[in-house]
Amino acid sequence: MDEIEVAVKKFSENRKSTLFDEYERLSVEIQLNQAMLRRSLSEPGTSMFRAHLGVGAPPLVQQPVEQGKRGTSWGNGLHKIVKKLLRPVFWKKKGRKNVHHHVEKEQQEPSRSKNNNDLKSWKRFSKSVSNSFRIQSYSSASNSSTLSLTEMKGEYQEYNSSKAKVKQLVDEIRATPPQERSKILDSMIEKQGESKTIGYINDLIMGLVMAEELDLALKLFDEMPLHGLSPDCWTYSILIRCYCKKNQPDEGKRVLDCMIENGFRPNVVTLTILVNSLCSRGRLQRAFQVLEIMGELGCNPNVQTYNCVLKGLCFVGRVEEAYDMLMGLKRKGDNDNEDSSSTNPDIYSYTAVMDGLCKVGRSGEAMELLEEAIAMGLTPSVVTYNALFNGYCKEGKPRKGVGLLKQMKDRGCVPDYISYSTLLHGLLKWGKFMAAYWVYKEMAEVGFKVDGRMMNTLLRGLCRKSWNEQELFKFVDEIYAKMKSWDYSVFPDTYYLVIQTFCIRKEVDMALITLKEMIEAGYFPRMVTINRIIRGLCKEGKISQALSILVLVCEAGKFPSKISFNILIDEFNRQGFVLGACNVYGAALKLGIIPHQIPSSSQQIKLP
DNA sequence: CTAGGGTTAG
Repeated sequence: MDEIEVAVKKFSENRKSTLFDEYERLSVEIQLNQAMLRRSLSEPGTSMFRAHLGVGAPPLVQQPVEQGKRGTSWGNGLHKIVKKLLRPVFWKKKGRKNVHHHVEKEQQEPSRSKNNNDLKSWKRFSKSVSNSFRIQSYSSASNSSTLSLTEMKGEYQEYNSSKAKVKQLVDEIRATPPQERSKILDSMIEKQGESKTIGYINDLIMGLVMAEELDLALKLFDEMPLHGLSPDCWTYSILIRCYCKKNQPDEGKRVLDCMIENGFRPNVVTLTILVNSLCSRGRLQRAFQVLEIMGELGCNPNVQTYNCVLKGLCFVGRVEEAYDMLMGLKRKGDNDNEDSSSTNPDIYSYTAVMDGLCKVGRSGEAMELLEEAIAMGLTPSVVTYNALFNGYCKEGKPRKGVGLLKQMKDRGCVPDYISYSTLLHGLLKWGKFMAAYWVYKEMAEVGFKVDGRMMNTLLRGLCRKSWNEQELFKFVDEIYAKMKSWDYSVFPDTYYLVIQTFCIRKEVDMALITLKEMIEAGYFPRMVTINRIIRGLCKEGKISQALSILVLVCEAGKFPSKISFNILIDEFNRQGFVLGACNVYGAALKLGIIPHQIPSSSQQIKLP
């Protein structure tokens, strides 16, 4: 009697507790249950479960996440298997298909993604850094040269002022809101009055192009006759650049024709911009036309031009031709050393072809090219290695990638974020979790943050692996702790595997803590997870805690599975608490579930 | 009288 009074008191004291004290409350409740169970042996007919299995219990979790969102577990599993089986075929097809896709409907291919913008702004930034460096080195070089002071000053100012003017214009344009830019522009031209020169307008158009105000730049060009100015060579060059930026290389080609008609001779640089724009959209035919024009003009393409073509050939899948072209360039360099120094293949050329080979699954040949480049005295860059990593990882040889990583470090090339994440992604994709762990480790040491999705995958992989190799438990703990400290979101199926791993390790307490964390994160565990924990608790004989989990499920408004009841009844039977087993059975029936397991008294009944 | 060009992952 005493016992029950104490338990009831504790129970009512804890009734109003908050969500996260639920466990404490439940355990008190269980104490009450046990007391009542003992009593019910002498007073038959007391149903101890009425209290919390009855109707009207408050939901435990405020807004449980719907579990069935991703379909049934069976459907999900099947989907995964099919996906896995198709994967090696899939990427190849996808790659090729894309290529043709680009060739045929090239008109509609706007900006790629937000990421691209980041890249662009980064490029802009790094370019401005290198430009300012160039100016610096220029001035210091002039200082030590034999130029007279006035000459030097003049040259320096001239060089600097044109650039600075354009840069200032760009800043000004950027500072004004987009709608007012047109007005500002008009007033700027107005202010110039009669003294406007072609140079000024050119700077203006250039500034607009650099500030991505391409339509305004075109408008200004159209208005040039109104100001009594006619375009010069530089104006046309900027215009071509503008159309290339607008992703309308065909228009650019038209400007080129017009330019030549008017007797202007474009530069290699301008032509290369055009070739690049054509190639990167897969318009190889046009690009070759431009090359022909270059030949006619006697304006020889240089490495940069050829590199653009190489890239273009690879892009549309004509890797073989790209390879031949590279070999041709190399041979040309070997034969006549006089005038070919500007067309000798450099590391960019090799990288372009290697990337092409890797994308069609010929990373072996790409590797040979790497050796060749090194033998030629070229220094492979990070990008070169990254292309190879990508190839290896797509072909399912991520281990070779690990070897390459070591090689590149030995050769003094520092891997960047892309190197590591490509490799890590590949290792995870092909199930090499230990290798992936070591790559992760290295990344963390260097100071790179691993993407949250990959961390989830890594953790899941390590969990599964640790079931057979217990020495991996510490890695699981490490990764899980890291994810929590980084505030990464742990996915529901990852939680499930961590919980299951704790159960297998016979650390049910940790499993319970993880379950609590999972609920706090806003996920309600699937029944499999629930059953896993109930089974784990039962194995340790902690049947009251196991019961509390079942209660938790009911109070959350979830429908417990038959298996949960089976496990509990089985355990009650095993411990000899037939009445407990009967009560659980009864509770199940009340919910409309008929457990497979039946209360049995095969063992001797324990009396308290 | 000069400006101005090229490479990488999911």
